[in-house]
Amino acid sequence: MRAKQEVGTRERIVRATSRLMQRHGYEGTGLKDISREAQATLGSVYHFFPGGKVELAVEAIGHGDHEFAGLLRTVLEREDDPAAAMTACARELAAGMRDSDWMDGCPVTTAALESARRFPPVREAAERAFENWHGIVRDKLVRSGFPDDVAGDLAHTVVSTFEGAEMTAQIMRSTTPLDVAGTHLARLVDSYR
Amino acid sequence: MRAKQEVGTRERIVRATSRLMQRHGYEGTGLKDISREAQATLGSVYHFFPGGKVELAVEAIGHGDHEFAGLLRTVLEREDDPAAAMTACARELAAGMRDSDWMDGCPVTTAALESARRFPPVREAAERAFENWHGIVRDKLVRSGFPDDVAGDLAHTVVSTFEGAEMTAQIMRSTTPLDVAGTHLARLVDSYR
DNA sequence: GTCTATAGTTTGATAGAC
DNA sequence: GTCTATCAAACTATAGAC
Repeated sequence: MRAKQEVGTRERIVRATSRLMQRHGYEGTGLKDISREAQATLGSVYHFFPGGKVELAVEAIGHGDHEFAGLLRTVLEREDDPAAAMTACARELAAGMRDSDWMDGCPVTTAALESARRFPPVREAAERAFENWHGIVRDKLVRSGFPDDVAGDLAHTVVSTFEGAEMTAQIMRSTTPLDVAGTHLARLVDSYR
Repeated sequence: MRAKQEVGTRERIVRATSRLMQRHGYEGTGLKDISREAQATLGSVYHFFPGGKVELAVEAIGHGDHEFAGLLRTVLEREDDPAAAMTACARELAAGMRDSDWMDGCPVTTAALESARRFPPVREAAERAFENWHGIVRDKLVRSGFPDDVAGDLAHTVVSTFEGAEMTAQIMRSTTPLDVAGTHLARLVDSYR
């Protein structure tokens, strides 16, 4: 049985890229920073990612996508009531935000926003992430009995609002935007019952 | 009477910085890009902004703050009904987004997110912007008859949701997130009447 | 697969003539 | 106030030994 901490070089590089770009964005993250943080040499980085920084960013965004999707799924399935699930999600995001001392916001947007124009593959990776999260929320609402179109629209606003509230919380260094967003999303969902 | 297009060098530099950082972020915007876009020399840039890039970013975020606040105020005062004002805002943001071919999102967040940690003055400038926008929305709701605490909370979610929806729209290259957000915010506001 | 060395460019910032 | 020239450092990317 293998210790689960033991991860390969490639995986360490992806994780380091994801975390660094989450905090400093695409342009603010250097390949040397990545290789140092991942405890790998620059040669190894280019060995695994011959496409260079863009390829790395795409992979890192995919990693952030998966990470956030996991959190979303866990919390949504823990709460049976969809409105309660909204406040639970907000509470979870607020905790992560505060615990990292407002360092770790959305693992996708910080890097994606600034490079969406210049590097189309990066934007496309971010788009896949948003679609993934939207689908997870929509499915939860459909399983809770909402009609497909209502669930789809609500899921859009849920994702947008959590994204915006997390960003606002990060800038303001306060969980208030997330707390309030959770309450309001629960109320909005309830209003369609 | 002076032609209104005629702006001084300092103002041209601020505007160029704001636009470029809106699109490419803080690290993605070079001082040479700025001086070229502003049709000013590098010497002039440092003449007006001896504090260098950080001072420029703070000024540019203040400019974006003022710009977005103006749009917000205009649209909110045009619509008497607060719920209708929400959908009108969303429509306005969606139009700006589509017309720029998804280049120009929020003039503050793209630059602020990636540099909030490294350069505290940049984060503080972004915080002032968010507080300013929050106050504008809250005042509109208070004038519409909502109690102070309800209006304050709603204003938080309105700002968060518009921010998140604009970001999502930019990544997805679709106005749907903004359209849906407008509808839902109107419904949420109405639910407190 | 890992490592070092380095090429070639660009970056933020400064100096000093005009 | 404007301009050119330039510095030192950092960047992405590559080459080639092991």
